[in-house]
Amino acid sequence: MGAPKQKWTPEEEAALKAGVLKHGTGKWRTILSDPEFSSVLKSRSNVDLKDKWRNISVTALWGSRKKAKLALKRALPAPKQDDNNTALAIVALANDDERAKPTSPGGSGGGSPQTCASKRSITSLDKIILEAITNLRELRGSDRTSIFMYIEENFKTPPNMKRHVAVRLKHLSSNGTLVKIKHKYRFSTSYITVV
Amino acid sequence: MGAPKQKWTPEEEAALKAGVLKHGTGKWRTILSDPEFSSVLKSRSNVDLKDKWRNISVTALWGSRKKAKLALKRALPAPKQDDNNTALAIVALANDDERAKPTSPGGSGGGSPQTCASKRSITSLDKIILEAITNLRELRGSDRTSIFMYIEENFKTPPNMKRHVAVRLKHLSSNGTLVKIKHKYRFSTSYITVV
DNA sequence: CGGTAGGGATAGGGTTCT
DNA sequence: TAGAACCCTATCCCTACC
Repeated sequence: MGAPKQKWTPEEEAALKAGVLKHGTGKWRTILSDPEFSSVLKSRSNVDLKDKWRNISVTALWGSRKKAKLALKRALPAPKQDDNNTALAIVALANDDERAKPTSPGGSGGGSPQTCASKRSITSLDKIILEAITNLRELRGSDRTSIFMYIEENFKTPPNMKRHVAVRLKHLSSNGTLVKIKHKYRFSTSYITVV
Repeated sequence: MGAPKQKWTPEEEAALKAGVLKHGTGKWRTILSDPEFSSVLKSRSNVDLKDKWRNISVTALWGSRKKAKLALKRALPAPKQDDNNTALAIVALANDDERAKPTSPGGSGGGSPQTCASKRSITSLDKIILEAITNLRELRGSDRTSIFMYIEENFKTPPNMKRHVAVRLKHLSSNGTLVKIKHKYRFSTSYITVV
């Protein structure tokens, strides 16, 4: 029928949380009727609120572990080494690292030879940019706009983010972390990671 | 442990198609519970049914398009699967079953019932557009701008060429020669040729 | 009926295996 | 790289119970 699936926006989720704070759980119809939230939640039913709250609660319980697991899965051969000069405040929505996990049992494994004594400084924004390019998986590279759109959708972005991204892209391509590609029939330069 | 990937048998697939014919898409549990199919599908879950149906649909759409290009004839509208369109989708799938033999290619009489009434006119500009997309070799498709730049560089272009290209792109995608692709992190729609 | 809780089904995105 | 089978889980739906 109508909507294939109506995903909850951050605004809606925030309104729901505020509503529960104000009226308590189980007062779904009350929250919906509160003029403070009714505009944001106008396309939701009381049952929707109940379901979403249930989902949020579950996620809160088990969320962090699973996210750590996911992060491990797609761990890039990327520098684990942290730089100290992170001036930009990028707050990841999803990445709360808590690795209390020991190495998986039974694995021969051996030590992890993290040699990365890299001379190039990698800021946390740089890591996000690399993640964006990796996850976009564009074989001919991703341009600035795509990279920025990815970051904007997956992270909380402070003002001037676009410019910061541009600056870091320039830096990363000048030090060899990224390679700039100028396609003949594209206006915008694309970037690929160096493997 | 772990299931060794249980491949779908033709009997199971036939039961699934019959079940969708009888109960409609999205009624996976109902199909499973129907005594008419439950014996054949007893080792499948409702989620399995849903996944398999998705695979079948994708394959069918792709297949019919491929055929369309070869014969330069039929254009199948590729609808979203709603209850209204379900019957049509089923018919198409059923027809696909008939071709166990590769009917001799090149023969114009190509064997299946054609619903085509669409005049599939290919103008010379269309050919150029197809050439552009082919030669650009962008795996995720080429957008209007890239296509136009290619043409502009390789051909003598009269005024209004940009508009002509746009018009033909619309036409070619509506009749199934091209497929429009909207990437999540790209502003502009891309086009790919039907292989 | 109107509302909520809980169980369960579906849709879509991802992942794994080949 | 693609395709098929399978997994994960947010969202949606149904029913029992006030």
